[in-house]
Amino acid sequence: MGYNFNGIEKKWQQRWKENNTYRITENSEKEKFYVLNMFPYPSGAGLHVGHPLGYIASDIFARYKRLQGYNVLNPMGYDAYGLPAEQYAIQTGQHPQVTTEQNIARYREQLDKIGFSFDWEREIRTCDPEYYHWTQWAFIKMFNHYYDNAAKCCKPISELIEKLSTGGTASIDAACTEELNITADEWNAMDHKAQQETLMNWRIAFLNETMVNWCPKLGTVLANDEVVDGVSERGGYPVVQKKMKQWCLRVSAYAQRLLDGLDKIDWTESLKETQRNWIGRSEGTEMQFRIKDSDVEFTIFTTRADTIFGVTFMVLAPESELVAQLTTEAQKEAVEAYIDRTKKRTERERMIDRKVTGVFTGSYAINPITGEEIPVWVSDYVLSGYGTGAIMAVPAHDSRDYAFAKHFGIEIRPLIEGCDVSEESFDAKEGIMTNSPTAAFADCKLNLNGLTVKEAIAATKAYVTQNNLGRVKVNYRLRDAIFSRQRYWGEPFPIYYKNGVPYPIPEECLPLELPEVEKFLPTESGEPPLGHAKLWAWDTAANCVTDKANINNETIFPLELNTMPGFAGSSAYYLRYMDPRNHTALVSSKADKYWQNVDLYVGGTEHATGHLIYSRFWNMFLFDLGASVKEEPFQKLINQGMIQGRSNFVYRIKDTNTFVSLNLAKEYDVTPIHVDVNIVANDILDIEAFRAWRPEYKNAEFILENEKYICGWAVEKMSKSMYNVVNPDTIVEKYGADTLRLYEMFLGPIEQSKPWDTNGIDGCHRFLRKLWNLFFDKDDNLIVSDEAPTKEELKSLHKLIKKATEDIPAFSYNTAVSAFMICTNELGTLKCNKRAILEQFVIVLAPFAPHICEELWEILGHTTSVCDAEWPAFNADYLKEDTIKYTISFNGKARFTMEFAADADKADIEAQVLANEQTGKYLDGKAVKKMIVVPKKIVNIVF
RNA sequence: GCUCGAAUGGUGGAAUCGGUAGACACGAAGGACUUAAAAUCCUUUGGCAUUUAAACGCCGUGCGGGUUCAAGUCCCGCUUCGAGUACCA
Repeated sequence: MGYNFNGIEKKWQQRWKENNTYRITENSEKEKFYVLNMFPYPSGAGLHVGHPLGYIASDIFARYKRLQGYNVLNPMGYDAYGLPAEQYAIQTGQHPQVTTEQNIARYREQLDKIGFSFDWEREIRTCDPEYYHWTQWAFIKMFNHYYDNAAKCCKPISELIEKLSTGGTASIDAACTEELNITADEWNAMDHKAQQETLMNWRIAFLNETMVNWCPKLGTVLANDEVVDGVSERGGYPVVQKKMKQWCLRVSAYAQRLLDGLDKIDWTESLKETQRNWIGRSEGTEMQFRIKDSDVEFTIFTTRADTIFGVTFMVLAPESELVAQLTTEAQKEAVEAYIDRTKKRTERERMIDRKVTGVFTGSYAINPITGEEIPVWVSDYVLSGYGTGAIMAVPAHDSRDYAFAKHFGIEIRPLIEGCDVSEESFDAKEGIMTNSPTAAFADCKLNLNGLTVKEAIAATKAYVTQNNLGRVKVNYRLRDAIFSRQRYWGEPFPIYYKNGVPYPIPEECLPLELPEVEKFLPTESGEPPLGHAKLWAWDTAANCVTDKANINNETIFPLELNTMPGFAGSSAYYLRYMDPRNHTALVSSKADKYWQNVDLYVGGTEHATGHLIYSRFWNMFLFDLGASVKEEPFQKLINQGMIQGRSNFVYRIKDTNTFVSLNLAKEYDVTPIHVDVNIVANDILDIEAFRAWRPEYKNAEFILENEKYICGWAVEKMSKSMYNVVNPDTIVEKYGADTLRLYEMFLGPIEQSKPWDTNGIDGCHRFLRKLWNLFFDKDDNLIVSDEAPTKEELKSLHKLIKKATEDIPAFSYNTAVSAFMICTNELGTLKCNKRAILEQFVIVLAPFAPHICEELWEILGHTTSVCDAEWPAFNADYLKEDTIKYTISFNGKARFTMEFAADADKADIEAQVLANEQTGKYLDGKAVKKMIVVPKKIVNIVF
């Protein structure tokens, strides 16, 4: 009979469910530990073997921590709102709710077979009104707050209104869309609607007319991180720029805190670097330039204030409002033609085709320091969204300006000693400044000659500030998040519109449930799918949803038709797991205080600039509100690598139905054909299965090598079309969940991407069988004895305990699995069947292979779960040696070995080495210059 | 272009503070057991050369230098691959 994994795994999965083994409460004397996986989007394809990688890794850690005595929260849920379900609904008319629930059921079934220690009573789904209640709640809070720059936290909008009505904008220092200048009198003179519109300038959730990434094919806008290479991340459809009124979140207000927070968390350096680049802090100077013969002034941003004397032209972004103001009558036609042309180009076209283009506005700006007249141009290489949408161009020291100047024949004026700008610009921020004007601009008091670039930047900044020509400014690349999606399957905004002014519905009326619609497509008039909803108006008298037909009534108003994007629901879910059934708060302060934040977060790097930025922002906001006790949600982050597919090929001889084995294929003219990896084992094709796979292969002939058909292979993305998808269920059926768990960990370092390759799985399975055989003889008789273990057995066990105790916290799971194999082999050789040894072995292995360990634990006579056992303490005494073997080297080359007593001191060892006959032989009369005795068992003699 | 990261047998991968490579597993070859197969167990397995045999020897961690008694590991200069980002002024 032996190791019957199928029976064992079913039995224990059932038992865990019945006994609520993984149910966790916060009412514990124990110290907490919070483990979290990025929750999955339940797609229709189900799980493949790559998905559980991170779940297994975190499950091992959770179980390990539990054995160490911690109260471990290890929850799971579903990120259930999303585009694929909606696309599917459009095509088939099936309600996304229905397909999503089917997919979730399938996921759950698959997950259950792998033996995770999830507390399923805490399961959450983002599409559940109970859950999105709190997504909407947070949105209303963001609507009702602004960000106070001086206090570095958010404050209620009512405080801002108070300030505006008493001191105007002069009295506030707050994150805003644009700098406004309003006096208290002006503010107080505004009507209600105008005031509300003005407040959008500061709200953290605000409506704004912005250029957005519009994807016509998907019929929705996309956030910057959802656009890759100018096409949509999902589907790969073209994206164009379009101006639309959208809800936005003022993520940029938190840019500095998002940057600073990175120093306090334990993430990989590369991921932090990715976020730093995404936030893109740059310190520079803003300077005012006046237009010649005009009152118009405009501001530019530069990080190279030192190059002010090298400015030979200015450039405006085509979208800039200044363009119309500055274009002279003579240039009007040319400028308009140019702007028309750039508008038509998509983001993608702009990226592929980087020809230098531009047009002169006809106006001249005055250099504020030298008084020089500088032509102002328009070009699409300047972006409207960054800085001020206008630049001072210094062709000598900026490659883009250089290309522009060369193309249009504009002067290139070098400012750094010895730099050669005849072929390309000198962009480096190093060198000594020269060419500061002296005689030519008599008024100019600034002389940078002889300074380094760094000093020159500082000197210019100081000069500009002192003379009121501009100010020091920090810019961030990080943009505000566009928060509206023209979709059905997402969280509705808790917003209604009265006379065009948005108002949140009262918090006590949440959740505002997603209404039913007849069709999931946009309406004929181009409204989002919610435009189809009949019951989609807000009755402010009754505080409830009502029929749209009643809108003529004075108290009934239309509700927002957009829904929230995918990242809305995933931004604070970790808090909800702490207290998932709370009806009165996102999380009770008691639960929040107990669980604090996530100690270990496991997920893919692909979320570096999306989810991981948004959730940090969202959580910081909740922290400011006092709704979360920690500023950073995820203390430690591990990025599991992707598991790629390993495709197999057969080689068909052209125009025949004959297939030739890999190593003979080069002798023929062959076509490689993908073959289903599930009918290939160790690259050997199951010929009968192949003939049965497809009708056209029924009569296939084969040219074999060594009577086998060897398939070729390649690493590709795991996908249906490559026939390389491996299901965890298949593996579980064939080898068991414990083998799957061990093998996924054994494949390699957790953070590394690697192809799924079943070739090695037998080794892991064999290991479990060997372990089983330590307990039973051939006839299934239990052979465990109560004898005292020998010194050697204890040594083997404690080597394992030491390794596991070190490797698990370091996430070096692959070497930990090796250690189990080594120990099993050693115990097998020693024919060890001692209870004292096996019992501890089982505890240490339990995080990796929980089913077999529960079974063996029970066989050893325990009535409680192995989950509640105590992690064995490592005892170094067992590893102590009586003697230590040293390698004796001469000039670094190892020659022979010698044994010494473990407590021998350095002088002892030296004396004995010198006295040894072999030493004499190798020294051959030469004098010993130096002898190094390394505690790591090496003696090196230098002669 | 810029910023990170990586490169070790036939394969996946080990190697802590620099300590004398290749753990563990797969695959392969040979053997034991068996009527046979499966399963299990044992031996060999980086390369080269040598020997009756054993031991020993030489070369080996992408390439070229350097530091050190000692380098896969540290430093300098390259090559290749991967990831992120990109008119960010």
